[in-house]
Amino acid sequence: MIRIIIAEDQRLLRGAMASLLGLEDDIEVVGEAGDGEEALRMIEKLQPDICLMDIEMPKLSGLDAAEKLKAAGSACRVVILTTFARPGYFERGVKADIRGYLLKDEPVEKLAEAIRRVMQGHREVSPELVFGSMREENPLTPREQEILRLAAEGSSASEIAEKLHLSYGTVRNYISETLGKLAVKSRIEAVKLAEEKGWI
Amino acid sequence: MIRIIIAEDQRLLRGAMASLLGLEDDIEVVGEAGDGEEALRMIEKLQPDICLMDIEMPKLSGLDAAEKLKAAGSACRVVILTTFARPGYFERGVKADIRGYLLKDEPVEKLAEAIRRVMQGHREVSPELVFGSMREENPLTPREQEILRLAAEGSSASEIAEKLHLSYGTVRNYISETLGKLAVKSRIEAVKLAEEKGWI
DNA sequence: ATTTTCGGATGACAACTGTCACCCGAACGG
DNA sequence: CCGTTCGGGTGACAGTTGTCATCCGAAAAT
Repeated sequence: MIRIIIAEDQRLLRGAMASLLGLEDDIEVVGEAGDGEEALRMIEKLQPDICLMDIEMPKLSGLDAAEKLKAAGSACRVVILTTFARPGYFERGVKADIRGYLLKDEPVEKLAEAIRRVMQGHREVSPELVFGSMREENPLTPREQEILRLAAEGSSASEIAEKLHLSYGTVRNYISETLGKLAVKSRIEAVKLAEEKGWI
Repeated sequence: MIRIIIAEDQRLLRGAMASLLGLEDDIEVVGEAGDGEEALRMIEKLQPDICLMDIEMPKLSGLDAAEKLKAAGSACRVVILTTFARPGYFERGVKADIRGYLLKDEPVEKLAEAIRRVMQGHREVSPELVFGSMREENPLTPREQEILRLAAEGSSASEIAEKLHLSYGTVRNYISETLGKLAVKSRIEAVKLAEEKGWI
């Protein structure tokens, strides 16, 4: 019997998956979590074989949770299940030793199958990830990302400078660099693009 | 037997709902669509009693589809099923005569029940919509929305002016007005806020 | 028939943004 | 020890934003 936990904030999807997987006779859904923290608590208590984990969840993202599990040396295998095929996410997941990265665009039938294969020691990845935009690496340095992130929240150059203890001019240089790298003409476009690609 | 169609772009959720609803013995899932256009074609051909419709879908949004159905005088009852409790969406849905507006945050059990109640002539709305942010009306005029939408895509004032056949100065006046109404200090913040609230 | 209202336009000003060329010092690699 | 790279900083310039006061003409309202 494969014991799994489902961490997903959309109750509808979570419930639906739990019901369906529960119908499989080699799989048992032992717990459902609505956010990352709850998932961690549950994994520790119930020691499931696999945790099906969404990324964008309240309190603690699925990737954060996976990283904490790795750090704690948990035996629970994490399978990320998300809408977003963002290369940044995938890469981070790989570093956190996840065993699978599935997209919510996959047909349901594949889900149980993927879980079984992960139990056998395989790694499961949605094909879109393997080919696809995948190899679009993040061209931004950490600093540039940090600055663009603040700009995305609506901070002006001088506000960013203050928050980061940099000079006004330096911040503007970074933004200028960033615009060049992303080949766009304004912060707004840069923010859109970077958010879409998962670069910030 | 209640005949329904599910229009939802996330294959996983679509499949899961179809399987679960199919288990109910008074409900029959007669079709599944992955975008708005497909949903319309299917509804016309299969004449289902109810269409469970996501909003954000490729090609044609669920709201657009609902409006077209209303215009065509279709007998198919539309139930919106979405992540977003945006007042603007809800309002638009009501105008398109939808019979229900459910959030994906609802537990699965409610789904079949809501469908039955809609068949009996009731209207089903997630409680969050009734109270909640609901009463935050869109403070922006159509023109202001149009302009903010373009700004959101990264257009500069002069580009917007060109596209809308307005003068440069007028566009800036509109944006200034908008910033005032939304009580923010820059386009970026305005865009974030307006998108979040569903005002553009 | 005269106000209001409203969409649109101007012009001017201050502040902010984006670009560029160039400077500085610390940290390597040779 | 020297050169290069790299994070950070300056200053200057042109262009874009955001703000205001003000203006015009066409609908509505009274």
